[in-house]
Amino acid sequence: MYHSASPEGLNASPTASDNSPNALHAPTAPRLAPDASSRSCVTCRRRKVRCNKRSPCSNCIKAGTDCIFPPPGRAPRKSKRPPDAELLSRLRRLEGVIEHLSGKNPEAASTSVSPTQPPSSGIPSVGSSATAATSTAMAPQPAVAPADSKDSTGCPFENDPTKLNTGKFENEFGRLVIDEGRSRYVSNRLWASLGDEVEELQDILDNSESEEEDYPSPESSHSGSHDGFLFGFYSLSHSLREYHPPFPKVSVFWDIYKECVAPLITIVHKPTARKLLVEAARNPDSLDKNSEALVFSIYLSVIVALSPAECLANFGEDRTLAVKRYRFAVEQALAKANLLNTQSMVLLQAAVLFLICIRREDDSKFVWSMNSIILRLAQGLGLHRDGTNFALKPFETEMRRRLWWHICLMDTRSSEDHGTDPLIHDSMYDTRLPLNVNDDDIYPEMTETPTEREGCTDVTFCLVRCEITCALRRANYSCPGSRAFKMVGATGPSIERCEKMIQIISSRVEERYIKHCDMNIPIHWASATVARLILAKLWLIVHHPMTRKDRIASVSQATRESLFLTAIEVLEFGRLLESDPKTAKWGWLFRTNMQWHGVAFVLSEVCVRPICPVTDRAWNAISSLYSDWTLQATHKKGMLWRPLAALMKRAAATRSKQQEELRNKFGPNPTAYKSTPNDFATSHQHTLPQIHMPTTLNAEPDQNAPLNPTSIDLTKGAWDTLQYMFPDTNLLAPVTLDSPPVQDSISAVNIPTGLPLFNTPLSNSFMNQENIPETNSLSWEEWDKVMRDFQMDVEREDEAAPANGTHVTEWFA
DNA sequence: CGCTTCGGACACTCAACGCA
DNA sequence: GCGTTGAGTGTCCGAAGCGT
Repeated sequence: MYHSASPEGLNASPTASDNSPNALHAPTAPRLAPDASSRSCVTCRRRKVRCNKRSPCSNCIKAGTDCIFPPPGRAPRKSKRPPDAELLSRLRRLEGVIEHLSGKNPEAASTSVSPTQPPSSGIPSVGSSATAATSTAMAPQPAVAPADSKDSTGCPFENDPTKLNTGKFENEFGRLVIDEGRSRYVSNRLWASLGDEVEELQDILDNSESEEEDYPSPESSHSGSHDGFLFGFYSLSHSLREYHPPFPKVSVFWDIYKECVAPLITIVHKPTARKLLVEAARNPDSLDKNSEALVFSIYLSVIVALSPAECLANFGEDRTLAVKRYRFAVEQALAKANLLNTQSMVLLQAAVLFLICIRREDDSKFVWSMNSIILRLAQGLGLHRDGTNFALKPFETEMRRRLWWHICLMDTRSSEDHGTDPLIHDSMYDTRLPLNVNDDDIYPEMTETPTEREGCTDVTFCLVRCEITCALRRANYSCPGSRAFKMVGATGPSIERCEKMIQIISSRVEERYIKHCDMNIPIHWASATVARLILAKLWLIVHHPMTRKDRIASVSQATRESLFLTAIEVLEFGRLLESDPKTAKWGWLFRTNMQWHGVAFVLSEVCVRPICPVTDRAWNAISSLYSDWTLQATHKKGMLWRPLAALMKRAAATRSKQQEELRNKFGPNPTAYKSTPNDFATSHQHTLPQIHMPTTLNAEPDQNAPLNPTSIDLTKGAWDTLQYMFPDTNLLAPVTLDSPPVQDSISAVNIPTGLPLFNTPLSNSFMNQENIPETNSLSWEEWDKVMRDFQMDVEREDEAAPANGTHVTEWFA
């Protein structure tokens, strides 16, 4: 699976002069490939044809393909050593134990070695040799795992391996075996019940893995690394030394990482990452394979975070080429470290950081597919189980949480890109949210759980995303239109119920995070804005008339107006996050979060509303976003891109027609109508997007009654203009995509007096609602239970009802 | 007819082995 | 330590197949 992106110049030393952007782009005659004496290019080799070994070679020129030369040197030979007889005998013995325990073959069992018998070979078992913290915990149950399994079950295992294999717990608990940065989780009851033998098996696998790691044979039962298949068939064994940046540049990488990546992505503990980079700068050869992959991921994240000009200024290198080179290096490092079979958290950190970065740069389908592999690996490491269940050290517990939640975020994002349901759902994990602490508050040797800080910390941005994205997943699953509901044949919960859930989440986020944010501090403002944006998106998902066929006709005017304004602000603030000079350094991540819902809703409204200041504002927002997107090939690969492009075309045509009509009615320069200036960026730098929530928790406004002014945020001038332009027209009547507005058929509504935008903190609109529980003081466990109970109630309520929902991605069908 | 695929011959390389 | 050997790896010829 090559990615066609050619890491041009990779075959040469990165420091070689001909690796400069100019040299690479020079349209000169093909030059002899740097290692022409020995290697054919990758394409010629695959095709088994003669390669003239020029770069690019004649065959590649003719075929119009990228010409990539492999690094010099041959792949190491694979050993044909016979399988280890000792290993086979121990495996056979284990098979006997299994049969014995499953009661199928008592006879075989009688000849097998007792599970508790010490290993007879010289190979030490994990349990006996490692000082590892090995423990057990309750296996994931369909319902919520107890908040603290250790307490609720009386599990006494505090790093005491001698207690591991005793008592009734063996049939109830999964097992986590940890050793030197590696971990392996076994949830299957039979395997978990094998006690020491599990550890012995682990040991066997480890040993066999290490033996075959470098020399996999085709005849082997697990023939070593297949990562070459995943990342390209380069010489996996070849040293990546030459891809490390020169010594003085490493500190530049670190500075940029601290500034542009670490505030957003907290997978890696900063002090630990710093040590790693220092080591990489001093002696790249001293890094183990897992650390090397992580170091390259960090380098890649830095390059991805930079603009082309910044990349050139800091590293004297063309950004596109640098991304290709470091992507190549990361992929090779992941493959070398045997990602598909890894039990290393460091390697998984490297892989997740890599995918988060590459999601912006390349085909998101790659990330989407890789996400499932990452999830499997994470389950293998037991990341879906909270570390407290296994009495892990506080530091390790915390880092495992961070990694797991970043995987959750990535799952939600990439599944949204492709219109699929997320892989991860609530019943799969009991890993708690990371603690709200700074990186300096935690260190590997600590024995006491750190106290959570109030207010913003290094992980606040991440926490905000996790909290709401988790809710988004739950809402998307349980809200009207969810595919899940359609599949189980249910109608989904009522709008009221969804509203209530959103309000609970909103009030929690507002109280725990947003209210502590200082809007003059960029990362605080970004955290608060992102929080509101995701909440607004959640609100749109719940209320969007197109997510539910039966609501198209029933949505109230007030709701529709509020949704429209909310959607516009989602787009405006989304763009502001990317373009504001203070937050532009994080734009690399913000840009990956496409506001599909907002865009779809605004476009559909622009298609059916007449020209007015509000639609002008919407059009400004959408045009600005759209022009950015068309410049970024990445965005076009999302599944929703094509229908959105079609909708955009339709909206543009509608607007053009409306402008023509306007000119016919008022002349070429109508004084009565002026487009609102697009000064959004300068006027909203330190404000937050407001969600204009029409609530059905209270009485739904009567469609014929005057609109509640507080639910409509239009300036008085805008309404006056509207009224002037279309004196005998109701602009806000319900309309559908398939039925363009017929002005004569619409009855009049009262025009509310205007209110300034952004005048009310989000929380105010919730905190006065009845029946909203006070959630801010809840512990994570209590809060988690509230949310899970909510979803279970919803599912029970709607179990028998027929499906009539429509998934969000079916809007455009 | 042009292009791609792929079996297989051949050259090169190196780990394993025997020997002094 | 050195020479030999067998097998793994890389190159690419040429036949066969496919698409236009």
